[in-house]
Amino acid sequence: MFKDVRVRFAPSPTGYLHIGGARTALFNYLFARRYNGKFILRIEDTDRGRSTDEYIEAILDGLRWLGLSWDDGPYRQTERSELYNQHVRQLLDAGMAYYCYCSSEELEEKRKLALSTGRPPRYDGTCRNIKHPEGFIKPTVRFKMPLRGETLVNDLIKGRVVFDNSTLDDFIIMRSDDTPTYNFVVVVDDLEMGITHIIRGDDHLNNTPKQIHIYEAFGKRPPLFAHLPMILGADKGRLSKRHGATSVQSYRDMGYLPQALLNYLVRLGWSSGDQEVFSIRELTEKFSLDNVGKSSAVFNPEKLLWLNAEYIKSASPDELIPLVEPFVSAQGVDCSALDPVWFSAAIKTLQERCRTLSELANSLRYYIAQDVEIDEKAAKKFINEASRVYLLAVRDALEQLQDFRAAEIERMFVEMMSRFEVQLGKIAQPVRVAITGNTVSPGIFEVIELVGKERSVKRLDKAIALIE
RNA sequence: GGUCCCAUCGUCUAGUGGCCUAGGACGUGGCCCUCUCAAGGCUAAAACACGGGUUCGACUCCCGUUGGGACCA
Repeated sequence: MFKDVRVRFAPSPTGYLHIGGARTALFNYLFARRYNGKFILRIEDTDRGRSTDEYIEAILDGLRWLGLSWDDGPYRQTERSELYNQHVRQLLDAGMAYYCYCSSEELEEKRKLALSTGRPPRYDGTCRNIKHPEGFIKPTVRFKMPLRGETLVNDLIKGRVVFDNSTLDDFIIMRSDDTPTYNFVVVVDDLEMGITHIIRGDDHLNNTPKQIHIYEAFGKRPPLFAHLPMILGADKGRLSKRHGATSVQSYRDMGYLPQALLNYLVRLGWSSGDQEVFSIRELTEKFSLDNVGKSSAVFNPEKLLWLNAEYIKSASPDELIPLVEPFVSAQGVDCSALDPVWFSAAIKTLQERCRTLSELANSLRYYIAQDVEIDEKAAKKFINEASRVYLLAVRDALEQLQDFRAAEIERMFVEMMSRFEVQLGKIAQPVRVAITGNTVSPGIFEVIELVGKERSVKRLDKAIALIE
């Protein structure tokens, strides 16, 4: 359908890679993969005041973590200023742009006047109409917009959007300090890089007619546009820190899997029937701009959490090992010496009980640590005179047990149930508290097997000692 | 203020004039399973913003209202 597709993601490094940016990058990435095109990364760092190298690194880092690999770049606008200057000169020479000597004070005055008389604050074209404008101040360069007519944006998502040219004014393309402005620079870059489809947030839709005229001024056909709906916070306002974590790295740090985050993000705006879970591979086959919705979406952390749990559940324990290790280490527990087969078995018991890697690491503690600290409330309820007899019996039975495996441990418990004539819960809960320190854990038989005879007996002893 | 965009359960969405008694998912409630907690299974409540048209027939097309959002300052 589309040939020689070239798309780009062009973040400005004035902050970390956030949720909205990541989704824009994802849609560009998927579009490129789907049509065998190229995905280009460009850093829009012309705002020197707010751009930092640290943020650039953070954005690259975020994209790498998500697996959104780019085919070309990263390009940096600050390294391309000569290119922009050339293009400004070209428009000046062709008479499609002009120097403007209006001072910012004059402009401000006019703006206020317009506002007070109820007219839109547009540049009035003073310098456009003067043959050889002069002034004592360093001029800006303005682009000559058509005075009448309409500009049509044929958006791949929004459809036909019409702008009346009389509402557009001669905007500045080069400031008096010789720095080019956003609407000009994007066009030069997109042109220069041969971008065929511009997929970006719909906060740029209003900039599009201006940009289209710049393309035309250069005698070029504009690329195709696709404006993605915004992602909003729970109060339908712009997604911000008030709504909780917004940066990609913070989700990484909370123990989310990149696949889960991507899967969540792609469903914000895009859908394919009733399907909810998609692998990246599947997405690169199914993704299409045709199924992208027009309306903005509210970011819902609950659903992301559910998806993450789905991914943890369906992962193989072995792939989870390297992912969870940093979270375990962060708790001050060394896991470098662990037997991988054992580790994998331990993870397997927890997969369906954890929604994030950090939860997983947390639950892993009673497996890995030498000792456990018994929760006070749990101890009060389950480690007492009433349960003492069971704890002692289980302790001795475990010590005697030759074949220390879950199936054997279970048999021992079943025997004990009939010996004491009680339900399993009566015995299992106190043992669970003694061994894991809490009332919640995977099946007690497998937990005991994984903790092992020595540590199990020791923990039971410690719990029994607590009763006195 | 001007311009532009948007409008289906609380949230993400399916739906492209009859398949809709509006489907799925998250979340919420109930039940089942059960050694705890999960997972799983079943189940319930929950939406077409409003008003006009067009049409034999509108969630679906058109217009307006309202509400939200974005951009320009």
